[in-house]
Parts: sequence; C-alpha cells; structure tokens
Amino acid sequence: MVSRKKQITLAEIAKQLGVSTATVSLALQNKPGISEKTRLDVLEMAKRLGYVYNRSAARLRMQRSFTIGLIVPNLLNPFFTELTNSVEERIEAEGLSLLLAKTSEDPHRQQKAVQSMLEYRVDGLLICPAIGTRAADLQILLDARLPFVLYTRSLKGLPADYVGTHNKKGTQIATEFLLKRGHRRIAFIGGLSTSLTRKERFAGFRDALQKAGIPLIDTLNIPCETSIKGGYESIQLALRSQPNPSAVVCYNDIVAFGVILGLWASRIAPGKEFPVIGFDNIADASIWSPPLTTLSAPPGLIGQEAVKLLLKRISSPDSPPEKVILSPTLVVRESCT
Amino acid sequence: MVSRKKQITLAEIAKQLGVSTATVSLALQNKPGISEKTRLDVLEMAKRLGYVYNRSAARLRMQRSFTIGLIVPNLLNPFFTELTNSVEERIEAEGLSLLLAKTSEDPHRQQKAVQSMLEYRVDGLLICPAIGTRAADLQILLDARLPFVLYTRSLKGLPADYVGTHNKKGTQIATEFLLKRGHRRIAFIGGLSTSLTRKERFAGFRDALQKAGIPLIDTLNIPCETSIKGGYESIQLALRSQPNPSAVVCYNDIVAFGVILGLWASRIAPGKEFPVIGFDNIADASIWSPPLTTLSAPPGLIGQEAVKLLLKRISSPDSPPEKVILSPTLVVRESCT
DNA sequence: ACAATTAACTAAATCGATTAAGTTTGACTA
DNA sequence: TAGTCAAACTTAATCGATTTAGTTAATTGT
Repeated sequence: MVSRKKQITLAEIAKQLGVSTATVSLALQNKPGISEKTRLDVLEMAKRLGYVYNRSAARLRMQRSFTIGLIVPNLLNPFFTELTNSVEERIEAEGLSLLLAKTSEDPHRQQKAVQSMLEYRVDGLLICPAIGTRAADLQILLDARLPFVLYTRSLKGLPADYVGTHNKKGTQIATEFLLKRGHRRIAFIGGLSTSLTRKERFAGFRDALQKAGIPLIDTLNIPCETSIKGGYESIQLALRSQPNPSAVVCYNDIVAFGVILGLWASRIAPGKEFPVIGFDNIADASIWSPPLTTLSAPPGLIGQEAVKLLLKRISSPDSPPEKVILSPTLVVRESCT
Repeated sequence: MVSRKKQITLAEIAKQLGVSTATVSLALQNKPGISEKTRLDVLEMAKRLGYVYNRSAARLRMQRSFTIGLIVPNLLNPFFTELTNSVEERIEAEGLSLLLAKTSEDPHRQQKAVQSMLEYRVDGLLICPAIGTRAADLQILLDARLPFVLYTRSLKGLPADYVGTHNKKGTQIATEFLLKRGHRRIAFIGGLSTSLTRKERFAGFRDALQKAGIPLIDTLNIPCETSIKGGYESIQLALRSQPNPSAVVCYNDIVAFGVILGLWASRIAPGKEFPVIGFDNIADASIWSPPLTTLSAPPGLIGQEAVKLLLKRISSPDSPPEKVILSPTLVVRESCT
C-alpha cells in the first residue's frame, strides 16, 4: 500500500482557519448565516489545500445520493444509446449523476442490476424491462419505495409510471400512407415474433389493411432480428417471394436501414422505385441515404419524458401511476417519395 | 414529505437477533469468526426484514467506492458506445459499478465531469480527452492521485497510462493492399482536419503512396465530419473530381458506411466495382452491405484493455506509466474483393 | 441605558457499515 | 486442576459532511 496523502476534509479546513466544521460546511454550501469574509476565507483555503467534496459522506448523512440509475437492455442498439445520451444530458442538467447498467436482455442480470441500484440508494431509476421480465421481478422496487419509471416496454400488473410509444397507431399511419399511394402488396419486416412491441406494431399494419379491405399476405410478414443484417436478408427474401412487395413498413429504423441496403444491392432504388418506412426516428434516419421516412417517436424524447416523469415521481412519491404514451408522427423523407 | 418506512440497518438486524452489529456485518460478509448457525440466522433475518446494504456507508468507512468512472466524448458514435458496452461488461464482471459521463467534446463539461468523478471517489477513471484538452486540464487527476487511463486519444505531456491504436500503421497496410491490386487513384476520406487521429491515419496513407512512388492527389484528400452523411457527400464530391478515384481508404467505419451508401446511390457497386476500406471494425462492419473491409482495432477490445490497465494501475499506483498500442489488422470482407 | 433582536458562529449528534482490539466461553492439554 | 488456546462474539472508534439547537456578541429600538 502506498503512503496516501492525507485526505483533506472539512475538518482540516476548519482547523487551518480556526473555525468549526459547521461554518466551513455552511460556507461551501452558500447557506446563510456566514459572513462574506469568512465565506471567502473558506473558499480560498479549500482551494489552497486542494479540498475535494466527499459525496459518500454527504450522501450518508443526507440520505440522498443525487444519482439516477438507468438500466438498458442493450448498449449496441442506437435506440438505447440515443436514449442514454439524452437521459445523461437531462440528468447532468439537474446536477445529478448517472449510474448505468445493462441487462443484455437477461432477467437474471437485471435482478443484479436492480439490487445494485438499491444498494447505491439511487434517488430514482429508469428501467426498460428485459425480455422475459415478470411484474413480480420488479415488485422489489415498489417494496423498497424506490421511485422508478418504466420506459419503452410496459409490464402489465405492475402499477408504475411508464413512458412509451403508441405503436399500433404508428404503423397504422404508415400503412395508410402507402395504401393511399396505391400500394397493395406491402411487406411488414422485422422484430422478433416474441416481442410485444412487434405485436403492437404489426397490429397497426394489419388493421390498416383490414380497414382498406386489402387481404393480408402471410409471406410478406417477415419477423427477423432487429439489425441491419436482419433487414437486409428479409427484403431479399421478400423480393423473391410471390407475390412480391412494392413497399415495406419496417419494425424499426435499424431494420429499415438493412432493407435499404438490401434494395441497393438488388439494384432497386429505395424511395424512388420502392418506398421504405421505418419506426422511431433515430438520429441516423435523417442522414441515411436516402433519408428515411419514419414514424417519429425519437428515443431522445422518450428519455427526456422519462426523466421528467421520474423527477415528478421523486417529488411526489404517492401520487397514482402515470402513463405517457407518445403518438408517433410520420416524417416523410426521400425513402418514400 | 412522506412518512418514510424506517430504514433497515445492520443495527436493526442485530437488535432483532440480540447480537452486535459487528456480528451481523461479519456474517453478511462471510468473514471468519462467526458460527454457521449465527450466519444463517443473520441471513434469514436480513431477508425477512428486507435489508438492503448501504454502499454509501460502507464506502465512507472503507475509503473505496467500488465504482469506476468512464468519460466518453460522445454517446451517439458507435465507436464509443461499443467501447462503453465492453467496459460495462468488464466492470460488472469485477463486481464494480460504472459511473458514466459524456463531454460532448467540450473541455469545460469535461472539467465538471472529472470533478464529479473525484467527488464520487471513483476507484479509477477511464477517459478519452475531449478535443481541445490540454495536459494541464487533467493534471488534477495526477494531483489527486486518482488512478486513470487515457484511451483512444493520448495527451502529450501527461505521464499517464494509455490504450490506443497504431493509426499510421493501419492506413499504411490498407493503402498498400489497394496499391498491390493496381489502384493508383486512391482517395482518403473523412475525419476533421483538426483531429490528431486523422493526421496519424492520413500519414500512413501518404507514406504508403510515397513508398510506392505514387503522387499524392490533393483533391482526393477529403476531410469531413465523422458521420454517414459526411462519407456520403464526400464520395460524391470525389467521384465528380478529376482525376476521380478508383478506391477509397476511409478515416473510420462510419465514414466508410456513408461512402458505401453514396456509391450505391451513384449506381456503383461498392466492393465489386469500387473497393472501400474502413477503420476500427465496429460491430456493424461485418453485417453491412457489402460487409466492410476494415482495419480491426475494435472499440470493445480497446475498452477491455483499458479496464485491464486501469485495474493494474489501481493495484500498483506508483509503477511507471504504460502504453498499450494495438496494431490493427486488415480484415478483408466483400467491400474490397 | 437596558431589553430585544439579529448576525455569526459552534457543539455535538447523526447517517450506517467496518474493523481493530478486546472479552467470554468452552474444549483440550499436561 | 490450572493453564492454553481457539472460536465466537462485543465494544467502540472510525469514515466526513450535515444540521439542529444552541451561544456569543453586536446592533437596534425606545
């Protein structure tokens, strides 16, 4: 072990100045009851000694951590990184810190992450339940009376705040848009068939077709992994099927990107010859080539709303649970002209 | 304020069992000197009362936070999210937690983030200096004797551990590869002209040309923003210039993605008709269309190495600074057949 | 000029876990 | 049977900032 330089504490500053620690503490916090001269003396001495505030001590005493926990399923998916990005920004603007954990869609790891957040006494928690999570798994949060907000994925049976997207409405709008332009053979591509979100998004697609009296073509409903590769392979599959599609509604933007690449590779110009619609409106959507027409329910906004709701929950822990369901709007760009 | 349920502490468990807090603490830590029966009693009572370990208290006492700080410039860039992802994994495997902050390439915000990390008494810090950072800005870390590791971007004049990539060697390999295949008009696309990394990567490109006696063509050296859009626009510019290029070495994978999209849009098949080489080998590179030939220096690996180095630094704070420079290897995929 | 008020500061308890330095108990030894 | 020793526990100090309930000294009002 190395000879640690002695920690500079409030007490050390107080000793140097011949005042009490209370005075030093109040001075540093800019609280009333301290003369201007003393305050300046304290500030200067703190700087001179290289004092660094010890949050662990303050937290213990104040019973607050000034930290918000964020649990995401996945950090390689732009949806969640964009969300993380915006959450970090809001949190930092509030003078709080961000404790990050990811579950890799594993409920077991999620349990460990939740436990860890409780031990850290985070002031609040944002969590997108890993696939396979049961309401009972998160009951511990209610028991511990930890303010938390679910985002993107809800959990029936868990009375909790939630911020999400009106999935069904979104794909409905998109599908109607394509129908109005005369398309009759529209594919729905992407999303794992086990995903609740996919079920909702597909439902909007199906309902729009139904309302228009267009029959659903099974071979044009293609679930796949939520990745560029998934979209790339699925569109090629769709193009080879009979009847083949003249347009695509995608599970989300990532899949749409793959679809676009697949179209290019098949020498079909996405947009001009073949419309593609995504979902989410992640940052890359607008700079893609062609720029992606998509249902705007941007992860950044979801993150912001989630933080907003969480702060509200923290300040009034006993108000009834609130749900914020964002209505996606269709942003028309060149992938659908 | 709500009537908080009384916190369950070690003392509460001790009281219920009629033992001392020391016993409870030792039992929960599985330390020797406690009988098996008592240990089980403690565990059961802890569970029954819903006890949650208070890390703030433990930290204060132990003078360790069991937390590692990670400062990234940007969370929207896959390079950094992949790195964050791998760091999170390593950290969690060590039983530590991850405190995340981003600088948005703003040295001022970086300063605040660093300060925050010090106040949290993180056990160690991984930091990629924001553009414009001076060695003096991070001197505070040395003064505070906080173990830290720089990654991806070094900082001359700061004696510190560093994990990065041999940039020059990478682009040199890539350029030689293209030269060997007969290309004489090779473009170098991407990266901001102010970036040190760009300077290094460009130097490798230039040297390879020089060694082969091929003159550098100024109009084929095109700096641009590190984004899909930047690559997309730059390749179109390059294709219109005289002489126009027959192949491209890109600043990184993101730019290469944009270049590929730009080629598709110009009805040129990337790979088959026009080779494109990226740099970094981010996860998307292998699933792109066409799969990207790139210099593998994956962010996940850099993250892992950085964590490894940091843990080493933590356990021996006074050993001399170490540099880990990863040599990129060319991974040939279809974008360059 | 004396009580009342205010400004400036202090003493000391507090948050909850950890751990060094004891103390007690019982078993085993010589 | 006294002495040794280990096992199983306890006592109490400790980490460092915060904050309540004071105390002191100076200022104001009448």
